[in-house]
Amino acid sequence: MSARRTRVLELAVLGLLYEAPLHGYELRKRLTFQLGAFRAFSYGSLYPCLKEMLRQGHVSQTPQAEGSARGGRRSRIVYRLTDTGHEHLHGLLTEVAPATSDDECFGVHFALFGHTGPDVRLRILHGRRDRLHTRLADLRARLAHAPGPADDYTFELYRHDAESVEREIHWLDGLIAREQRDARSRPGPAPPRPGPPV
Amino acid sequence: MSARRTRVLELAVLGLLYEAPLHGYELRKRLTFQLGAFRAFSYGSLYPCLKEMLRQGHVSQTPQAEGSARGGRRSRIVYRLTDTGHEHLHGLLTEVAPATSDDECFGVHFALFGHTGPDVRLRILHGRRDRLHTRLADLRARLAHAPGPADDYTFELYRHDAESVEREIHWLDGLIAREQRDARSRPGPAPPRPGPPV
DNA sequence: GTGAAATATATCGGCCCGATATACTCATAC
DNA sequence: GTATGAGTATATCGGGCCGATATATTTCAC
Repeated sequence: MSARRTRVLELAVLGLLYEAPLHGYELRKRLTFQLGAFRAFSYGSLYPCLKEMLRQGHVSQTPQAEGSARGGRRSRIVYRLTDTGHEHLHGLLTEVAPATSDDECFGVHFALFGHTGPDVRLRILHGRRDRLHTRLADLRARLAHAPGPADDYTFELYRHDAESVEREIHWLDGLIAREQRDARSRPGPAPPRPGPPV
Repeated sequence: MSARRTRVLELAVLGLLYEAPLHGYELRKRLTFQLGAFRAFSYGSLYPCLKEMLRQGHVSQTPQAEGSARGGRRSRIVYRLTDTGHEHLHGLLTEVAPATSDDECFGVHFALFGHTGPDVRLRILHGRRDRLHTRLADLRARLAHAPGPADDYTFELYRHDAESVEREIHWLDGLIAREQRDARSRPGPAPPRPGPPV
């Protein structure tokens, strides 16, 4: 109770560290590159998040002379996923699915689909599609009893927004169909593939 | 310096109060309805914002027995735009245009286009289009040297995202063309139209 | 060698959200 | 007649995440 709310960043960091141990700077780069597109995930969020995860024992840090093959570029604190962190990641990926309420949150979950089973993927995709349907209905209701024909900018915004939502729903439909097809051909969760340390 | 950063909510509230004096609850409803679509604009933001705007003298409150035509449903604090608030709104609408960096911010600015002149509208539309072009180039770069063909979810996310951005750019192109056409036929800022009090 | 740019960690102020508390009014059901 | 629930209305609290900023070091171009 009262515990942390959404914590997209936590999930994102756990997901990235699951693939390989990383230091903060590289973490931020991958955050921007792999999960970016929407949010920036600034250092102002990242370092406090890492600190908190250290406190909770989900990651461990190695402030070492390791890999000091000359130079070494300052100290370089490398963060590594612990066993509890791994469990926590698994929990977040499976349990938190229905809470995936906002746009950015979906993007991060989606980008981490490689780490999840088909059942979780389908649940998240369905959840997203349901939310978009709700929003589309809402937008259409507004468009229905909106005032002027074309000179109203709010109206125009809604029109474009509704089209975007329609398109994303269509996109999701395709993904869901593909996922269900794949699930029939090979059941069981996809094997995760942790990469080499960096 | 160090002053407040973006303050979309402030702009939104000023814009709504410009049309008519409102109380908090009604303000929130219009915020959700007219500028919603994306963000919720919860009370947790609204009331502190109103308090701050009171402190700065941009709005005045009338905690009255006014309109107590029986019942009256609790006290009802009606907020009204002051002269300084009106000036502030005008300043935000014109000066802040290039700082319109994020999605929600653009949405609010766009929804308030009825209160601005064609020059401001064009600047905001161009700014938005430029930012989307940057983002599109970024997405395409990622798509170019991305790994697998279709089994990569990140890749799929980028593909869909790039399409959405392309579509929005096209949408903006149309709006800009229309705006320029209109600007040629009737120059000068559009006359604002404050409505009756509520 | 000097300056720009990339690498790297860290903090601070602050916007805004979501949850929550409170209280009053009205309709409908029981 | 009274419980129940929904709508109206104001307000606070904790906290996630952002953007700006500070600070060092290294590397490369010129």
